[in-house]
Amino acid sequence: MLEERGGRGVRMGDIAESAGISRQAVYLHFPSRTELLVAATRHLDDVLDVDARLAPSRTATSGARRLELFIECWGNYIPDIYGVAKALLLAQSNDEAAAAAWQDRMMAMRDGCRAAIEALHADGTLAGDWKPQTATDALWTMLLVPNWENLTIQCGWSTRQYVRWMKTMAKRAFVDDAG
Amino acid sequence: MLEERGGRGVRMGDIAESAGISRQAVYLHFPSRTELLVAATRHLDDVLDVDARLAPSRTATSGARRLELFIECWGNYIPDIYGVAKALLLAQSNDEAAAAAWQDRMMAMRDGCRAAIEALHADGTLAGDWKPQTATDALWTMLLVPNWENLTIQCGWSTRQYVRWMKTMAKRAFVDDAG
DNA sequence: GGTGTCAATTGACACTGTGTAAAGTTTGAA
DNA sequence: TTCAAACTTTACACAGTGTCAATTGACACC
Repeated sequence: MLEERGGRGVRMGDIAESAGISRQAVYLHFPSRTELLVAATRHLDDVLDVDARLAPSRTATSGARRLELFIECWGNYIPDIYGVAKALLLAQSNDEAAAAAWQDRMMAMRDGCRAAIEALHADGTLAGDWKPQTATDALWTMLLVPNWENLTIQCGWSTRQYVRWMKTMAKRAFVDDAG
Repeated sequence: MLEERGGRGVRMGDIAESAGISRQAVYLHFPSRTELLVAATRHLDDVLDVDARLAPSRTATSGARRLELFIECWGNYIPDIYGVAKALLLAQSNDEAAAAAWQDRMMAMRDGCRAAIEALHADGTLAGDWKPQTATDALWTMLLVPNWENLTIQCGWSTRQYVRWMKTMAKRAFVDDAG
């Protein structure tokens, strides 16, 4: 439902109805809407097997390749989780816990960014005057969901276009030309 | 208030109280919370004199310079409007009209992006295989508020650092090296 | 067959925040 | 003196989340 409706306007009652149980019964399984959303993201991670998807990136031979593969993985992952992600993002306005949950999730993604940047750093191919931490900040920000949202949903780019652009930008920004 | 509290948790009652009138009286001036927020952004635009700020960019001699000046202007503008912008952004979850208002505002910003890209295009210095429209999409996305938010509020970058990075990235992405 | 337990149901209700409605008060100007 | 505008108070509708209590049906175990 979240996917269909872009994460908007899905109420506890709707979820209950679509599950064929009463609204109250949902609360027997999840203490709050936010917790339900968090559980949904965890479930999605499980079903989509994030770890397996990230494996190629982790085993890449060079930092540059690792960066590329990470972006590809993440870029193809966003469309699959967008509905739930957006719902969590929207819930932030009312619910402090939702903000924390989203924050948490984004920090996990940041770890992937840091790993890629560290790999470049280890190779000695981290461009220019970047410090690993600042570069991580920058890569992390580039890959944030709202950017994907704007390019695809708003501008009509395909995920393929999105991934290609992000790769190009990231290489130009972070990978030393000499490397 | 919006600025102080990062656009969060400012209710109609709070606004009324801080204005020294009753909550109902606020509705004598603004039909809805969203309209109030929109009016606030318009007022801010007025007070901050956006047009004057943008003048240097508009009169730039080269496309590259125009791009640079536009980014500088926008980058220094975001901190000033962040509170109201964030409030409008958060209101989107409940209110369709807020989403439209925000959309509207972002489209206006997009015009600035397009103008800068067109200037590059006219100079013949628009890099690589960019088409003006796609380049506009990309620049527009880079400059979106959530990116500023993440880099400054989340990562602790100064606005100066933000502007510097955005300029560098935009030049590398959009300006032909030969130019 | 009786007992306990578990999942779920129904119905009612509290709470928050927005927005509406109506009747009364203050203030200032013609 | 009268009128209108700005504002006040009080009350209420509405949506959506979350809580609570009493009840039902199914199943397992002895």
